[in-house]
Amino acid sequence: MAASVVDGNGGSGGLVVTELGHVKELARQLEAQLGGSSPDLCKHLASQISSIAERSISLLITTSSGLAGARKRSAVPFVKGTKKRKTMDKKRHEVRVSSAAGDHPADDGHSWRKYGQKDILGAKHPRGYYRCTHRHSQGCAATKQVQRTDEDPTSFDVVYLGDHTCVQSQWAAAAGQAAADALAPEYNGKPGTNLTVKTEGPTVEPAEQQVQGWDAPTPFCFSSTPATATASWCLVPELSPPFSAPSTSNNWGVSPATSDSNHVVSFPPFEVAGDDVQFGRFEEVMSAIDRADGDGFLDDLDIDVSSFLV
DNA sequence: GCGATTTGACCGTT
DNA sequence: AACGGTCAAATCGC
Repeated sequence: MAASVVDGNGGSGGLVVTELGHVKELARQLEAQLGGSSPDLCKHLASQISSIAERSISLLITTSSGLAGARKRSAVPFVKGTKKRKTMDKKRHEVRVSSAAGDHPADDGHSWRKYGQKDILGAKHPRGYYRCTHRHSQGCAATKQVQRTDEDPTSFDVVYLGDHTCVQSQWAAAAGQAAADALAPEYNGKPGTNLTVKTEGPTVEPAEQQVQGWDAPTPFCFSSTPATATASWCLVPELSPPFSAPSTSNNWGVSPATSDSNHVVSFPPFEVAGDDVQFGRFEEVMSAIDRADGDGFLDDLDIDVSSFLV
């Protein structure tokens, strides 16, 4: 993976500039708030930044021919003819998870059963294959693949495939909706703002933005696993959702109240661990925007877009 | 005994 | 043929 951002996209560059300009401003607000007395505001700002940045990335990808295709090897084979694998039509959602335990990623709230392990070419560590424990009892088709990253032994790339249709997920959905209602009521009904917390429950978006749980086509799907309930949240990027963490947790994008509550779920270009917003390549992006002087700014952005993709 | 894990074999795709 | 994903028998742990 070595694709660099090149603004070969014609008209969308300006829109991306506008979006990243918003990101830049939000980032400055966030920096001003860091260390302050309002962690919730920080989380809110971070969420907005994520949303806008991801929209920009999507713009770049969809308008840059070949980039999306070169992003990953075709681990999920192309559907062709009638012979298709069970996984072919599964949606894919990938996250990187750090675990203090070191030997396994943190609990994501679902119960998984390991059904295989493979050494992957070019990878130092084998990939584990898991499916939902309720696969047979309830026909839940969700699977996940867990692979320790080469760079960081405590980090894992977790790829979720397919929908959770088991009862546990329905329950989680209800918990997630409840958490959504509780966590940010101040945003509901505000003009110009729209918080959408997608769960795996019966309440779904009426339009094509119907997303469910893990496999939602949005970069902001994550799972929360309180001790007594599980929930998967997805934020619809088009809505620039303001977001704050549940009042019961000061974590954003992480699973609170578990034995591995200090693990990190990263949403590139930045990651959040507890109240600490850690800027990695995001700073690079901001710096590039600072250097930007018009349409050609992306030429300065020698950044692997694929590193943002989760 | 039951459920979870391990591991080699098998299958589909490239 | 190589590779990734899944199956299923053997094994393990409670």
